Amino acid sequence: MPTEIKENYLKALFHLGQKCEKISVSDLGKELGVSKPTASDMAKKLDAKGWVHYQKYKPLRLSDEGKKQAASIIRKHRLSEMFLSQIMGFGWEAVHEMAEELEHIKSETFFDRMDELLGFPTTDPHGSPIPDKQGCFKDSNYSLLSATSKGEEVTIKALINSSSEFIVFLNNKKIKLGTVLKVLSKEPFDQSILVSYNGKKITLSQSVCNRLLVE
Amino acid sequence: MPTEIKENYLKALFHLGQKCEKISVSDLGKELGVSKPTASDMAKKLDAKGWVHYQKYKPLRLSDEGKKQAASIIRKHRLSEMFLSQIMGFGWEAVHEMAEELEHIKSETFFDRMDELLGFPTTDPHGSPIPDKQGCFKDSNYSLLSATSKGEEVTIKALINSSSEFIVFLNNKKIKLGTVLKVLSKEPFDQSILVSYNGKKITLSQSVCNRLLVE
DNA sequence: TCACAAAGTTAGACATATCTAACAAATAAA
DNA sequence: TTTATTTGTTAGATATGTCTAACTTTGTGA
Ligand SMILES: [Mn+2]
Ligand SMILES: [Mn+2]
Ligand SMILES: [Mn+2]
Ligand SMILES: [Mn+2]
Repeated sequence: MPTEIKENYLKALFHLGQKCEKISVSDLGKELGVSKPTASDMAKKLDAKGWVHYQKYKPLRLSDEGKKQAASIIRKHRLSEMFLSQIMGFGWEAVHEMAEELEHIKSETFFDRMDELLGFPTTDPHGSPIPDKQGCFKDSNYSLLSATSKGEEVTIKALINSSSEFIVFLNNKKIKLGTVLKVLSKEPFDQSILVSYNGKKITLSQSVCNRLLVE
Repeated sequence: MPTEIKENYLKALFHLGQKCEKISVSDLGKELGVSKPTASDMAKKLDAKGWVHYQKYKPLRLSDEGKKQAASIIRKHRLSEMFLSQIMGFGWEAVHEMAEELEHIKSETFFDRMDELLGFPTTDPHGSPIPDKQGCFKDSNYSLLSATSKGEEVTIKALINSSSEFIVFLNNKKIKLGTVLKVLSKEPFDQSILVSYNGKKITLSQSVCNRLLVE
């Protein structure tokens, strides 16, 4: 079983692997706020444990066992977020940080009970899928708001980034999962998008549109 | 803020200090399953942090700050136990082990919310008091079942030891907090006690009577 | 193709938490 | 009051996770 620190590395590797096929040591270091030698050393240790395929100067790759470990941690993370939100009444902007800690609890029954009390949810409060106990993700094919064209009407389904700063921004704009947006126009200069919803009409910057998944 | 490991030492020191005024390095080691040099070294480190008063060859003593830290961890532990039992539906024999992990969660709001959802409880599922946020324990003056005399009628108020093995024993005997026992007789040879409750009549060994607090 | 910047690795150090073996102090027994 | 036992400390080692400084590869741009 990985230590808490190794769990964070495995999770980071999994997330980086989603964004981009080739995971660099530098990116891993950046993601976790550690130096390159630290990330490199850890990659070797994870290889020794059989969770990573490490070769000098080559991109990092999670092994199948590593992916399973990562999925288990992500499952705990997302169940925790759902539990904090649905059972304990925390706002969706507050749950990620607490889940960063709860995901490391070893007790399996603790999370099994959460799952049960929540009625076996399939997504977390930010719309991300909760993998099953075997580590399988049911991948939804949502697209980025930034990839939609003028005239489309889309529903917000998930967030790419669950930082509380971003969610507080959405709260201020009264945007949540399920909000239906009409794309009125797209500014060619900075890729910002003018949308209407709930009778409001506002401009969303590219940085915002790149963080919203819609259908 | 103490590391998770130091938190366990502080909690152990607090508990040992309740049982007995003089805390020895050996007892600390035994409590945590570490060697004497390890316990001794850690005592020095805790002294350096201002949480313990350490003097060579003298009994260990928690400082006021150390007591406050310990109380905070015990508060988190007992709130967790109450939450696991009342909100998540776990049996009182299962909660201690999970609380050993949950007590190290840093987020204060997590525990504040537990407290609120539970209606600000004052005891945990084993009858032990939950200290307030200032670290004050409201000490109840219960006595050991082993200290009662023939003919007395007492109510079970708390357990000295919350190991799941002991609680499973109590479950099998249908003994819980609130159960009223009548002390029928005391065996002088082995200090076992014959009690009656709920129409049953059984003998409780000294080891059991030393673990039950009654009023 | 060669030079240079970016990315990655090695070397050496430090902090934390642990151990065993050996020694010293305190306490209990003779 | 010696001796013996228990208790506690030192010394030296190991494992984990981190750093900076220096060096080596890799890949790009001239
Ligand atoms: Mn999250
Ligand atoms: Mn984490
Ligand atoms: Mn407990
Ligand atoms: Mn603990």
